[in-house]
Amino acid sequence: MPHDQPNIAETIRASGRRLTVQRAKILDALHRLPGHSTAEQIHALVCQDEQHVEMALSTVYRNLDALTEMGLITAFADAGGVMTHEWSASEAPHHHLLCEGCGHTQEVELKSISTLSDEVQQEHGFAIDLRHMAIRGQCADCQRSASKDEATR
Amino acid sequence: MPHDQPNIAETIRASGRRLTVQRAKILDALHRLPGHSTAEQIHALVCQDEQHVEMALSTVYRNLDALTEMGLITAFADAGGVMTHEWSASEAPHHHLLCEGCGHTQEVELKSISTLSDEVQQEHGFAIDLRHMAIRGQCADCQRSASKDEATR
DNA sequence: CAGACTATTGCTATTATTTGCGGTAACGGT
DNA sequence: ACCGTTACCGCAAATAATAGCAATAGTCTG
Repeated sequence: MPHDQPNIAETIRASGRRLTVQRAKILDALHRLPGHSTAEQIHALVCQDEQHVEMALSTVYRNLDALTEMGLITAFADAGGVMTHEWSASEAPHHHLLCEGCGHTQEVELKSISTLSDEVQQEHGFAIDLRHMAIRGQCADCQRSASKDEATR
Repeated sequence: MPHDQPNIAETIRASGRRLTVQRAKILDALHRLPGHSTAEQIHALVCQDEQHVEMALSTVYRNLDALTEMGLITAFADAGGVMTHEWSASEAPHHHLLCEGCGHTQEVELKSISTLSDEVQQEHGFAIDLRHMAIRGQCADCQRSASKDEATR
């Protein structure tokens, strides 16, 4: 059932942009794809669709940028540095913990982010973009194997 | 006066790596370049040096990776997404505020980072890599012009 | 100091993403 | 329904960064 939320179309138009066939297809793909997806994955899904619309990859990239700018979707680089995107209207605000050891991404809600955000705003007049906040480090498993490595050597 | 801290050479060797001519040149370049620099800038500086050593750009990238892994230098993506590097033994720990509006990078010290770090460690067993912590958002100026834009439209 | 072991280099090819450009088609007004 | 404006598209070329491979050169041992 191809039924569009009318508010999305309006949001797009309100920003002086146009709702093109390609943009709609990309939105639809993002809607259906679970979790984070790359430009390539979205492109693949759109192309192998029933009425395949044959779309340039650059169009996907440009649209992901535009949709991110509008705040409809969220983007961040995964542990390998590849950009991934997700539908942002989805439920609770969450942040991403990216393990640089194993590449795993974990979604969590962090209370102290707001403390940090307040400090940065008050001390430096800087507004953190909380939606795009990805935190890099080491997950529990990788911390263990890292310290074991050290001992072994 | 080309005099090397001996401890750096040892640090490199201790990690099972070798102190090659190229690596030394790159370290020297990082040493001399002020603030954050890109692989390209480092490469340029090394090449146009007196005794120019002609080095492949890929060598610079690989070495920056290696040095980062050893903790001798710090890497993060600037507002345009280009990786930049800086000598990390330099004084106080600091974090980076990247404005997505104007691209400006600001270095600050943040007290509440440790609160965040503790929460993440305790709740999720995840160790934040504080050295690589770059925070994206909007600087004071760009917040102002953003809200003005909205009003104008 | 010679010899072996292997990390590292330069080269080239590949991946991920961006950009410039001429043509196309949304959308708002008539 | 028709028109004009201009955002957007597809294509092809540019950029930033990574990976594979054979040749080279640090480093450690005897």
